[in-house]
Amino acid sequence: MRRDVFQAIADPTRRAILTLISVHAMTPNALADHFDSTRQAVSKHIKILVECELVSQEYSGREIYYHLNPKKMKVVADWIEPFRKMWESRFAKLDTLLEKMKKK
Amino acid sequence: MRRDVFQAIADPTRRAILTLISVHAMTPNALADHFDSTRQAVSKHIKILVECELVSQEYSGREIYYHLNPKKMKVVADWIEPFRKMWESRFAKLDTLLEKMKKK
DNA sequence: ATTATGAGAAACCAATTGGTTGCGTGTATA
DNA sequence: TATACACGCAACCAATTGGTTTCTCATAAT
Repeated sequence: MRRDVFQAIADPTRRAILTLISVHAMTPNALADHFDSTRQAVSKHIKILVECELVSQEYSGREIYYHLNPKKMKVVADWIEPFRKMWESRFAKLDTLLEKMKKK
Repeated sequence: MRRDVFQAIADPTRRAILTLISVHAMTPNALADHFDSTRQAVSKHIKILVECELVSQEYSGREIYYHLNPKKMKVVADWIEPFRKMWESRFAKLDTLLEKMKKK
């Protein structure tokens, strides 16, 4: 069972779930309305998101509201950070080059 | 064939490949030395990375050097951005709360 | 010219994934 | 109290994944 954040956000349905609950917490049934698949399929996705702590649950009677834990996304952001520095420095280099060309 | 960047970086071996070639371009054989699996397995990972444009190839005789295209990682960075705003604003709220507590 | 080497392609395999249906349980509602 | 509903869980299934071995084709070295 590889339940890390990278694997969790690899699936487009799970990314859509995260976006939906980022607006406000939702129940599995409410979420399932937004997809073509069954509630059970959606619940399986939610389970993965909960296991890697991208999502937390709040019980309310027989309903369960799933909340987003945006902080957990930092794991991905931190991994990307060095690469961001690369693409930004390459842009800076291009910028310097263009500057030099102007002067000539 | 779902070859998007999210799916590409979901695999730990592929993430390691990206980190390795971020230092300098490498051939499949050189890359395979860093893993327990065969060159063919590594080549399959590279293929996926090339298909989603995270990696580009440079031919040199019978060798192929694989280069990182860090810019492509922006797709992920852009998707995370709204979530970053959320976790940062939550931190700001906590900060305000702590400030209020101090004053009392 | 012959041999060795680097690499992609194909065939194959076990494990994982994303989906389904059916079931049990706890909580509302009539 | 009886019925309806919201869920999670388990069993099952087809497709995909990550890996292997074998083969072929270029390019380099002898």
